Amino acid sequence: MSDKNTTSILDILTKVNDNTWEVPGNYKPGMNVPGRIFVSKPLLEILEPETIDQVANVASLPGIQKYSMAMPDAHLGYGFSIGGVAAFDKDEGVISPGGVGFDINCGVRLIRSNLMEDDVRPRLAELLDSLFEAIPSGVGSKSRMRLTDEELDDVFIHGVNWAVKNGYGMKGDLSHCESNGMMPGADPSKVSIKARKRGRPQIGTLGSGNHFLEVQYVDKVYDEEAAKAFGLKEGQITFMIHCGSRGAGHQICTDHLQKLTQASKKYKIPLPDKQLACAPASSEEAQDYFKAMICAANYAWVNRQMIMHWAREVFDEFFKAQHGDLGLDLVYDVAHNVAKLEKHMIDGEEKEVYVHRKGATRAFPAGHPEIPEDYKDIGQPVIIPGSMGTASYVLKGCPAAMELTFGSACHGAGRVMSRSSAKKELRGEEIQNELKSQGIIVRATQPSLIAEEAPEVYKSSSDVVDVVHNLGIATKVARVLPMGVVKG
DNA sequence: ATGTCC
Repeated sequence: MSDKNTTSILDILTKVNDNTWEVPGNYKPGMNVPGRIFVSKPLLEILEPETIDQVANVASLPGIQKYSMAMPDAHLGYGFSIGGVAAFDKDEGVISPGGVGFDINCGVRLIRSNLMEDDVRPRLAELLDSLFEAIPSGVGSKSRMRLTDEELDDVFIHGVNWAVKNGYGMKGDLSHCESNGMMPGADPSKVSIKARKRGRPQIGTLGSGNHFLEVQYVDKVYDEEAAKAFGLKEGQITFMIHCGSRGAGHQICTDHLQKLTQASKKYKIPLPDKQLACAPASSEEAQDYFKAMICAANYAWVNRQMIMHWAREVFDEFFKAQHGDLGLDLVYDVAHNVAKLEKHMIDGEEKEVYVHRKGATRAFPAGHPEIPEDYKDIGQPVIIPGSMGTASYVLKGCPAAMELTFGSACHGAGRVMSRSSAKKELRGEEIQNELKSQGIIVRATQPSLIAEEAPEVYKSSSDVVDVVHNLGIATKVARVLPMGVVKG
């Protein structure tokens, strides 16, 4: 069966190099540009043909620049594939919620420490219990804090600035977030009452699915200079937070999808797939979505900030008396699901484009003005979480990203088995015990969730990372291994 | 991903 799959995919795609395959511009009628899928041969063999169709569909949207792209972790998504990257001209192009996804600014942050593996291992189980208690998780989980309506507006507009101003973090946290944890241009009046109602009680909650808080140790350093700049060394304890904008972002996406479905008809945009609903970038409908999307993006950064704040408190409670200042600095926070107006060189000219990254990470190289001062000679940290129980990677953005992918890299391992089949075929308790035998502790609200997120339902994060590393889009800095995971 | 169907 896999032979047949490979044969049919190879009939469609043209090899550009070992890690780049092209979807010809005549593969489907209406394509404005060809597609580019960045995969190695082993990843190509497990690529779904439907993902290629999605790349081709996106190529037919107005004003798309250069290529409709898919990262090595690409798989089927709503309209656009997960792992999709597409840039649309600011004036001639479109904005599409499908190119961002339902979990607006789902993303990941990495926190370093002065602790070493041996300091934490003896108290790991207790530590995880405390983290599980301190950070609300699971579907519909409610926060430890209640935002007023005014505070919710502040979160939407000011992002992490709101959190730091109110004592939930340190000033240095700001510059170590993509966009300083605050995209400008938010307009809370474009967010429905329903989305506000869902968002108010959920700030600082982990959610469910593949979202997690993980205690890790640095197992390998590939790039000494970059690791030093990021404050990382072998044997050191780190922790990672992966979550998004919860019910608020989901509702904002749902609300505006409905409006943009109407707008697609109004502006007579031919859609090969209804899920690609969009509107001309400069139209009121597209801009309303964009202003609401920014509210959700800023909300997601605050969500991760609150979780980090409470996790820092737990670490301090456990280790400060013995170890003093734990140096729990934010290494960086990246968005995986967002659209941004950026300047890129296209055919020798600088152009403003709306870059849609859906399950893709920004990966700007050294010297880019959006990189914090202390990383400016290194490049932007690119944080790639592995699946539960497997390695995560820290990379640095490199110049090839600007040439090849509008400054983008992959975002994670990428699913190979659906949630429903995982639940049918695997048992959560068994996975939990298997991980325990490897020294990895898992705390989750439900065993079925552990089955849905089992290591074997994901591609290998190292295969995926090797593609962007070998292309020179983002190169490996360090690998971290899990010790304990808190899940929804 | 998601008050996993208002």
